[in-house]
This record gives sequence, C-alpha cells and structure tokens, in this order.
Amino acid sequence: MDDRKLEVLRAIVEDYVATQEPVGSKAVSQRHALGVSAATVRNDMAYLEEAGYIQQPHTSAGRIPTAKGYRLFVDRLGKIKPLSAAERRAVHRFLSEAIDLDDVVTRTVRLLAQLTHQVAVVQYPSLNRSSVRHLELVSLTPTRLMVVMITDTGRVEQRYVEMPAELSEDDVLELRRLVNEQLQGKPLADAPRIIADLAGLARPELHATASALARVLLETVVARTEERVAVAGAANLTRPGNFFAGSLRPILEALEEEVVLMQLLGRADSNALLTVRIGDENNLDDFRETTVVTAGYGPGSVVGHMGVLGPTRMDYPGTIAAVRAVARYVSEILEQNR
Amino acid sequence: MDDRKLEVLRAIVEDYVATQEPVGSKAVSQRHALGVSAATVRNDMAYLEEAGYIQQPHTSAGRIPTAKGYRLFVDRLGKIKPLSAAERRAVHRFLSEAIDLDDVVTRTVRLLAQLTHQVAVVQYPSLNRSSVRHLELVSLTPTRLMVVMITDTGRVEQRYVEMPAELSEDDVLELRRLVNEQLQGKPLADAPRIIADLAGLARPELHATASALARVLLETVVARTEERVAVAGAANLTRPGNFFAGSLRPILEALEEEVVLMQLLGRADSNALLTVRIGDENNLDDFRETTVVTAGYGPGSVVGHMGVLGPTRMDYPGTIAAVRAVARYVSEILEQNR
DNA sequence: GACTGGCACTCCCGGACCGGGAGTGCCAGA
DNA sequence: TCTGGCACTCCCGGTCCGGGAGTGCCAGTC
Repeated sequence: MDDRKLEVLRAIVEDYVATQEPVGSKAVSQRHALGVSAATVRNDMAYLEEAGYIQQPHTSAGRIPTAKGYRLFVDRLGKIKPLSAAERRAVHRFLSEAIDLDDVVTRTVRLLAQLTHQVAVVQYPSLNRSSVRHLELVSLTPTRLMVVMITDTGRVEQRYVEMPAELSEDDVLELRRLVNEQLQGKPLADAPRIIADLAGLARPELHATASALARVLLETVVARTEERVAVAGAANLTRPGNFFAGSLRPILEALEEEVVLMQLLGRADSNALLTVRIGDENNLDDFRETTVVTAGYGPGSVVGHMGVLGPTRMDYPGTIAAVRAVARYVSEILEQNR
Repeated sequence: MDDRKLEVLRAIVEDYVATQEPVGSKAVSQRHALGVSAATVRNDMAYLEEAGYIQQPHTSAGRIPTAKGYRLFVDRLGKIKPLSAAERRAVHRFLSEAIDLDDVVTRTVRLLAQLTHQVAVVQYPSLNRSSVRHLELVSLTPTRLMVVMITDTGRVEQRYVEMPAELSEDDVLELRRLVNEQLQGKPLADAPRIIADLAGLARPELHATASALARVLLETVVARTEERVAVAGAANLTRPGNFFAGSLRPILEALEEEVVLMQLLGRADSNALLTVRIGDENNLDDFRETTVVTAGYGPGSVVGHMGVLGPTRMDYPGTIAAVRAVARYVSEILEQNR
C-alpha cells in the first residue's frame, strides 16, 4: 500500500474522530496538505474501502473508518501524544496524596476518566499476585472471629468465621501466631498448600478450630478469585455521539458486572505494557463498537490492570498516552509503599 | 376535597405510572369503576388541575400528576403493597449469605436495584455512629505503619502512617496495646477527646511516635466524615421512559459524587423510618424529576441509610415496600453480627 | 500511467404540509 | 349534580419535496 493512501486513511481517522461525521474526499484534500485533488483522493478511498479499512454509511456519504482501519492507524500511524508537563505534574500530585490503597485506586480511576473523557476501570491488585503481609484475628463473640488479611500490595480483605467451639483470648493469640508464622511473606499463590497443613500444626485442643479457620482462609484466598474493580466516568458515555442511546443500556449493565469488566481488562496473565482492543477484538457483542485501552501496573511486576473504555472513534494518541502515564505513576506509588 | 376527586387523582397516578402516558377522562371513567361519566371526570380534573395536583402537557392532551399530586398520593392514597412471600424469602436468603460487611452492602444495593428496577444507593454504616472494636498496627517498614480500625458495625478502615522515628517490634506492640486500651468499645464520636490525650500516656521515648499516630487516628476519625456509599442499577436509568436522554447526564454525574448522594440519602441526623422525597423536595436542580425513597437501617439504632432513586413517575407502593423490607432485613443481619 | 476537472447520479436531511385521533371545555338538558 | 353532545385545539405520523454533500466514472492533460 501506497504512502499516500496511508495518509488518506490517517486524515479520515483524525477528521472523523474530531467531527464525528463521515469525511468526504474534498475535505481530505483541502484540510490535509496532500497536494492532490479530491478526485485522486476518491480513487484512494475506493481502494481503502475495497481493502476494508473504511466504509460508507450509505451511498453518497463520506467515509468512516472500520475497526480494521483503526487498527492500522494505531499500529502504524498513531504517534503518541504525550501529556503536557502541567498535566503530568497534576497527575503526580493528585496520586501522591493518596492515603491508602483504596484511595489510590479511587483517585486513579477518577483521574483516568477525567483525562480521557471516557469510562475508566481499575482492577485492585490481584490477590494471586500478592503476598501475605499480616493476618489479624479479632474475636467478635466467643464463637465468632473476624479474619483480616493484609497483603504486600496494601489490599485488606476481611471475613467472618464461625468457630466450632468457644475460644479464649489465649486461643486466639495462639491461632494468630500460628497463621502468621506460616503465611507471612508467602505469595498467596502458595497459600492453599500451606493452609492445608495448618490444622496439623496447632495444639490438639485447637485442631477443630484451626481447621475451621483454615477452611475460611482457603475460601478467602481461592474462592475469592473474583477480582475487585473500580469504575468511574460513566457519565462520559452520554457525551454527544459517544454511544447512541440504543446501545447505552448494555454498556451500563456490563459496567456493573465484574466478570465482564475483567474480561475487558484482559486476562490477568497478559504482561503486555499496553493493549488496545478495538471493536470485535473484545469478543463481546455489546462492545462491538467499543475500544478498550489497558495497561498493567504494579511495583516491579504486574499486579493488576487499568484501562479506559470508549467508542471506537476515540482519540487514540491522547488516550494511549494518558493510560500509559497513569499506569506508570501508580506503579511508582505502589513501589514506594512496598 | 371530595372523595371522588381523590379517586380520580389515584386513577391518574396509577394509570400514568403504568403506561407513562397522559391519561384522559374517558380512560379514567372506563377503567376505574367510578360510576360516573367522562364529562364528570373532566370537571373533577379541572378542579384538580386548578388545585395544582395534575397538569396538562399541552391543551388537548390527557393529564399527568404534578409533584404535589404524587405527594398527596403517597401521603393519603398509597396503600403499601407488601412483598410476596417468595420475594421475602429470596431477600432473606440472599442477604444472609453475605460473608462480611462489604458483601452485605454490595448485596443490599444490588437487591434493591433489582427489586425496584431503579438506581439503588446504600451508605456504609456511618463512622460517627459506630464504636471501635479493635485497632491493629502493622509495620510496613521501620518508619511506616498501617493502622487498621475495625468498628462494631463491621467497617474496616485502613490508613498509612509515617513515623518520626524507627520503631521496634516491641514499640509497635506497646502502641497497639495503648490505643486499644484507650479506644476499644468507645463510640467514635468520643474518640477525638480520647485521642488527644493519647500521647501523654505513652512511655516518654514513644511520645513523638504516639502523637504522630494520634494525629492520623484523628484524621481517620474526624476528617473522614466523607461517608462511603455503594451504587447499583445505573442501567435502570435507561429503561424506556425513565429519563429522557437529555437529563441522563447530570444524574450519572451525580451518582459518582458522594456529596450529592449523601444529600439525597438525607441528613444523617434523620431517624425517620422511611422518607419519600419527590421532585423539588430534593432541593437539587438535577433531581427535579426524581423521587428518592430512603430508609434508615442499623442494629437497634440507625447507623446508615439506604434508598432508591427513580423518576417521579415510579411505582410508589412497590418501591416503598421494597426499601422498607430490605432495610429491615439488613438491620437484622447487622444485629446478628454485633 | 497517474492525476484532474467535469458531470450525472444517489441518497440523506430538514422543512412544509396535512389528515386523523385523542382529549378538552362548555353548554344545554335531564 | 350529572350527562351527552359538539366545536375546538393540538400532537403525531406520514408524505412530499428541494437542497446539498458526496460519489463514480470518463475523457482529457501532463
């Protein structure tokens, strides 16, 4: 494919993103200094359409890019548009004021939504990529405990446990010592194995209790594969032309489904620095007109993902830059708190 | 005002809520067995309009209720429509499966959204109506602590603290003992006073550290007046006829603003069992077409509020019943975990 | 062979127009 | 006090139409 044809595609993508309207040959040849006439552009357009990069909403309308066209644009034509120094400073300041992990996540998701004018999604650090920093047992009643687990990524998980027998203060202390001894510093991925052996290590009188506790710990660790996510910027869906009223519903519904969100953020095993999934690439019917830009974050290694979600006709260079920058800053913050 | 006029108003409210369309005199006299002709109904309607209970979108259209009309309906005409036994069982089962406070709140808010087909909002138990159950200090680095506070309502708050000097394990133990000794069982409302004296009670070497800790505890307790809220069911806003596209935006924005949500849920000092705020009564411009139904919940005394938010043309009897029932069950659950 | 200007053609879009229908207000009569 | 009748108003959906934007193709030029 011709260099000029690529330029025509770029012109179409940029203009369409800016105006939300099909762009015609005349507009392209005039606004972008290609040095050729509209008729020539028309020929190139015919080629691009043939090749599947652009399409016509109806005969005698301008052209709009297809998913394939956006893909080419992102892969070969998009020069990333870095944040301004002022923006970078603002991001940094805002994030560094966070007082705990919840706050980091909340601030991050808002920041992303605001910077990109899209819906932002941030996954909490994944439990199975974290290690145990501390386990705390608090007795609520003699037969009821609250287990609080704190991970090295700052996540705090809690859970009620019903005990098979009454526990004295000393029993609780002993159990706390035991579980911490065994689990502290261990990656949660290894935890199931360790927990399985836990009961055997307790004093005989505590066997039953310890195994009840072990069972709950297992559930907290394993069954809690549901990841937590935070969402912000839903109001951006109503920006004029972002989504036509008809398709708003399924999107809003999906935003309340952790499962769908996690699928959009990408399988946790992906360590790619930045991913752009356009239209069908999401493999979700309701998101056929949606692009998702995601990045991994974490201190050193990736512990979670964040991203934004918007119409395929989004400002790719700006969005990509914003997501990348924010992911980087958040990783720094987590690094400091490690 | 005449009994029959009230019946006409009820008929208009009920039909309008059901069909979303202005209701005419003929429809009223036919579908509701009033025993009078359409012409008579027309006279009553003229009276009701004069009195401000109903209005005409335009000459020669049917009538729709005004906020004042709904208010009268709720106060004098609405017989509450209790949940079916099956629904009650489902609610109970679903809520009793919750494994911790977060889970209770999440389940509650979803349940409300699903039962009422509206947007649901649930406030976490307010900190200043809770007592301290336990304070936990976890050292992250020698000069950095994580403070975890667990309240009697099951809320878990965390916070990082930067220490002025390095702390040994023993120092941490001592501080933990100290703060728990002073604060355990105390209402958070009393906490500021107690915390202020905290530093003085520590060993002299720990004075500086204890006062840093005290400062953060104060912030956690006092400055954290921002209440936490959970929202669900935003997708219900797109139900046909719920909100016209134009006014969707500000509502979605408000749903991400804790401040606005808290204002809608009602000032925390209200102990009313159930509140219905219709249209202007919310004192918020964006919610002039919105009704908010809220209820307090809590073990014994009210510790938080929950509610549902929808168009003024909502199913009042059903919504009120649902909110009341759910609030009651949640209170029971919290009672059990106390 | 690549590019260009011209031209006929297609199709969308917004405005004007119009008739049917639903609903009203009023009035005279029971 | 209620009712049937009647003239009137206004919305709504459908149709029609002209302008405009854009296209594809073709013949001509460099």
